[in-house]
Amino acid sequence: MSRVVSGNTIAEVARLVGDPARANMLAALMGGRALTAGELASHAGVTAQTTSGHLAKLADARLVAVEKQGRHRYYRLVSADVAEVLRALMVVAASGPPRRHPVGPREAALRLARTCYDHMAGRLALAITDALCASDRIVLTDGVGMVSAEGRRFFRDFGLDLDEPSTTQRPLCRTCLDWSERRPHLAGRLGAGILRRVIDLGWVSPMAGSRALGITRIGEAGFVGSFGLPSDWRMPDNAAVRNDRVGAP
Amino acid sequence: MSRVVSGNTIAEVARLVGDPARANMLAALMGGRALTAGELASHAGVTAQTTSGHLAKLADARLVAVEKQGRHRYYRLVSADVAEVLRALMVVAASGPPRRHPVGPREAALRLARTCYDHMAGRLALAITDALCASDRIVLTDGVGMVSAEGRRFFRDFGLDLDEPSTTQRPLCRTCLDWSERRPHLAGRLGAGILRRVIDLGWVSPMAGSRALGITRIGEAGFVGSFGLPSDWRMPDNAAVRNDRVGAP
DNA sequence: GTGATGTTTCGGTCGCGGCCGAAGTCTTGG
DNA sequence: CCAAGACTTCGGCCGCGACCGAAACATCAC
Repeated sequence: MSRVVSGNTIAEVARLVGDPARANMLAALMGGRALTAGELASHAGVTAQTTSGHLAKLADARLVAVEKQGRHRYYRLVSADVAEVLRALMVVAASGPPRRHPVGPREAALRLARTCYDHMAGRLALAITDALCASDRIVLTDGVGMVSAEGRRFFRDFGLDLDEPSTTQRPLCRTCLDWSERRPHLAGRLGAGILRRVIDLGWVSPMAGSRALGITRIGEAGFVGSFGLPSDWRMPDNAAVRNDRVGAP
Repeated sequence: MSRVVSGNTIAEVARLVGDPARANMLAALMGGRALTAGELASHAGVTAQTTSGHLAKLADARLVAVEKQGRHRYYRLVSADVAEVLRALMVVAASGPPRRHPVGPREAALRLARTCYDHMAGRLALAITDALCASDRIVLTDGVGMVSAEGRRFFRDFGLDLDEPSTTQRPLCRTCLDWSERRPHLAGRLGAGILRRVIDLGWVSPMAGSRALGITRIGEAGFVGSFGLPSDWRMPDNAAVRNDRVGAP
């Protein structure tokens, strides 16, 4: 309840993320949707009282924002900057020695296509990313990316105008590490726009109670035809093996 | 001393950064140079024993790497990914309500030109970044960037071959928030290369015991002539005012 | 109104971990 | 070979904060 009158230090911010319960809540909020305190409590595995305390701290530090709606309180990440911190932490956390059984979504549906924050992840997202790169519609170098002029035309035809002034500071085109496939997929405003568009088009539909996406339009009149996906895009990508990380230095 | 056998969780990583002493050490290592345990102790303001414990934890979690050299032990950040976490945390930490007196380097020399990690910061760095953008040698959109073909020619003439295969995964061209001016300046491999080159050329010289850079070659045969800086590049940039952050949501 | 549900506040317990003093290991310099 | 310096290990103190039970508060359904 006490107001933070001046900015935080990086230690204060990190300390807040450093508690497992709070980290779980924040990770749950990376899904992009606002969640109620109760939902976050079950994600974190602690009681409602404890959750309430945690959320108050996070709100005090302006990591999450809260919106009252009836007897529910909906919490969401306050900005893309906060999501960026979590994403960077995930990269470092994932960069340790590989676990024996690759951690990540267990269900096949999740591995195939799911949402990640506000964009797509899973094999479909990787196939789209690869196809956009192969056709020079986007250029990814070292994890950052840009959209070519041809790409802008392509996306405009697809129903996304990338030239309209952005209302947010958020990067247009960047990559995000895919949990199940261990390779980067497309994120940023472009990644978010693509997800929004394919939902509007009815090519995918979010499954209730899960981040999985049901794919309803695959062939020539859908993903394969529009993006030029290869026929074997459903296969688990062995590039992940090539990109394997080395162990100890 | 206990070995971490599998990767960390994001909470574990954040928890390590969440201690003020460790955060100070890591922030000090953001300067890019490897520092001894003793130096880190003074940065953190704790005793050598305490520092030793902290560094052991950080090394265990593979956030820092250590190199023995005689009776000194030099510690450095283990990867650009770790630096990215710290940078993202700084952005969030800075995004609170603005402090009454803008936090940032107090000394005029630091505001004018200094090192930041391994590249340049301060008004000079911003002027260079702006000039490179104005001449289409680099293109920055939403915080990520790329070098144009003309830019590659320019940098080759300048003494930087950007086409040589990169030995690291590090992005070639990205931006980094400037603490004193509150605007992004050029970072990434390109930013680091420029700093290295202008030091080699003798245009700037690091000041002992400080991150400040002394500027020794300004005019036509130096920064202004080579990069095409405007004559008023020393003026505090009012773009920072325009980029002001909004307060509460 | 009463009861049910979602959330917060209060009070108290308890364990983790940061901290330092003292002592030990390793390296260098004389 | 000994002393000084850099760093680590050990042991113990102590405080912060995560946690939960109980109760209060808020909102909705009836």
